[in-house]
Amino acid sequence: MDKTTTKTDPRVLRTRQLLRDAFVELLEEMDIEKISVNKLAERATINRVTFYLHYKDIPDMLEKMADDMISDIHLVLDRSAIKSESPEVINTTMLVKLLEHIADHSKFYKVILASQRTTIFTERLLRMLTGLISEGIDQRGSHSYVAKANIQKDIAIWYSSAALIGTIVSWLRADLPYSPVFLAKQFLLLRTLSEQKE
Amino acid sequence: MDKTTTKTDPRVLRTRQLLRDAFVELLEEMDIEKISVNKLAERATINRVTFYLHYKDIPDMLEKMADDMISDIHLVLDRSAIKSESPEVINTTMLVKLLEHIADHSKFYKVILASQRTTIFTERLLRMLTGLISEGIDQRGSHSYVAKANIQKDIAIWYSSAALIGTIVSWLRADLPYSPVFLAKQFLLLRTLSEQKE
DNA sequence: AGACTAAATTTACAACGTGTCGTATAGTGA
DNA sequence: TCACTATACGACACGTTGTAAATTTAGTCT
Repeated sequence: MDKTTTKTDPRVLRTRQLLRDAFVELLEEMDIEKISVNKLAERATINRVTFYLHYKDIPDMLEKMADDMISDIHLVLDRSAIKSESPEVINTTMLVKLLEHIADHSKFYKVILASQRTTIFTERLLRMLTGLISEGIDQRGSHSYVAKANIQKDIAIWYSSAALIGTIVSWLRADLPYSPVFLAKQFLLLRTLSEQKE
Repeated sequence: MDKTTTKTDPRVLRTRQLLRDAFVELLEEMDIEKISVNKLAERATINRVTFYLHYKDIPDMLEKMADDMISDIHLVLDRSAIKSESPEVINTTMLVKLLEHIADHSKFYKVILASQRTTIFTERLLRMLTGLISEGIDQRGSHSYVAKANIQKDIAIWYSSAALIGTIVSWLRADLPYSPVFLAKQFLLLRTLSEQKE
């Protein structure tokens, strides 16, 4: 009768869902540090004390939400990763699946990934660098040269992953002006260029 | 007599410096959302009320600190950008100056740029992607191919700037394992590869 | 169905953080 | 020296936090 499936009380699922939805709503309306357990509970139409039955505090709730996010993404990705195709096909498939998943839940991801503080500092630097890089590209035009790469592996990894996630955040902030498939293709163009290793 | 220079009361400079130092200290010890005006004032050895004479609240203080950070960086960069050399030389010079500046104030930058919440989500995603990319590089080995690039300019900008700042954050978190000059060279190798434009 | 169990509510409390008062003190600049 | 102003101090009303009961409500199991 009882499989390994639903052991969890529907009430806790309901409460957590209400809390998460309320959190996303509030994060759309105000900065994160203005969100109190009070407001959260009120918006979620649950009692404030109930919050503490589920989470230690708001940072703890974020932690759990992040865990769930990663779990969800793994669910989306892992299935397709099993069949052994060529690395390029796998990468493309996974990337497309990731971007489509994000696009499908763009309200959540936009508000969660793009929310402020202390992203301010990173944010500011990013804005400045965006300007400089933009100028650089304008000046250089299409005269870029392809160098013989001699690049540290860890640096390449830092570089690629930061580029990937940062681009996704910009894509979300711009309200998804490109399709997941198109963006994935662009990524692979950019990424294969940078993936030389020592 | 009075030039355009120091018009500001040394007391306010002192107070603000105390506050900023205290903030960096506290951010080393605890998460940002645990930093209260109380603790800040106590650590800065100023009266709590004095804080409100300078800043509206803690987010406002962060805002101002970010402004100052950008100003400082502009001071470091702009001088060298004036003389009209080739784009490559300018880029290299500026990048090295930027990285050296960050390395010189690495305690500040590390604590400010690398501090948590709600970076958690971005953080988690980044960690996951780092793993995936790392695997990808391992599998592919040195068989990367250089594609004829046909890449949207805005995507390339998103990509490059996110990569740049993300790499700097990783570099800081790893406690500066490479010299600024070396890292700058690696950047330029990676960056010129990605700067194809449509 | 009814008994058992777990979650959510309600009320209350003490501790702390916030933002803003006057007013007193002490450092600054001419 | 003197006017000016930043800082210190004590105090206030108010919201938030985290916890502890006792109680009600809803789900589970047979």
